[in-house]
Amino acid sequence: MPKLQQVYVMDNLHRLFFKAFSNQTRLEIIQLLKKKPLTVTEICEKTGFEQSRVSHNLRCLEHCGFVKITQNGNFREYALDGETIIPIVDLFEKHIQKYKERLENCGVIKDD
Amino acid sequence: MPKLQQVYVMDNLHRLFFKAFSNQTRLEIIQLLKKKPLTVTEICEKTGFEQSRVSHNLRCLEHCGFVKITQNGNFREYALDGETIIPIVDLFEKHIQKYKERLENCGVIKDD
DNA sequence: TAGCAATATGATAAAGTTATCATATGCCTA
DNA sequence: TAGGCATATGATAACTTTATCATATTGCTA
Repeated sequence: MPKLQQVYVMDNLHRLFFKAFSNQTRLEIIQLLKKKPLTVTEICEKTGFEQSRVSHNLRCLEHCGFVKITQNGNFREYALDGETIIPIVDLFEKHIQKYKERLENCGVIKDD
Repeated sequence: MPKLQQVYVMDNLHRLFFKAFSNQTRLEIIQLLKKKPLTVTEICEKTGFEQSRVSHNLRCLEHCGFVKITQNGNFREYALDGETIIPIVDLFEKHIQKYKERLENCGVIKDD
């Protein structure tokens, strides 16, 4: 029995949205940008990540509407789109604090 | 320059938490359980997914604190832990509505 | 306008995740 | 307690995601 198209599309978008969050590189970038907007180079310095790694993942975050870019001469400043992202991240803290131990032993999702 | 352990652990837990959401099987299960608690068999029937696929993913959801189990004779009833999960899912709708098109063309995350 | 700094992009190997199949366990009821 | 239904678990092949390397592009500034 096929699902309604609308339902399927919504599920798929949810999934994409969460995937954007479910990677350490992107999460660290989000945490940094929560404090203030930064350029690619600044993000590289603060995280120690390779430049292309940062660029690739910023591109992903931009596609997903998580960050906005301001061109500033030779630099590009990336800022969090605070409207929904910050409230969401904050909501998690509560849950994560509560389920720390279990999350660390899921088995399906790898904890490295 | 090594990161503080505490910071790292938090990021990692965030990541695990979001991964739990970022899969279609689990999302469909969550959407179903949002309406009412169900047994494994009922979830299989409603989704058309294989039994072991459902079981594996329920196990993941339980580890992550998303669902609670009530043994009921031969059956096990799975219920959403509504305290944080439902508010989070609801928060997304807003963001997803706004960024539909972009999410569909991310490039880093695959849209299948 | 040449050269450099900042950022982006493409291809790919390695790592991680998923569904599936086969099988195991647990709990009823006859 | 035997048999069957409901659910769980383990191993694995197929698929997806990731970081990395090499290279391209863009915009300053001398």
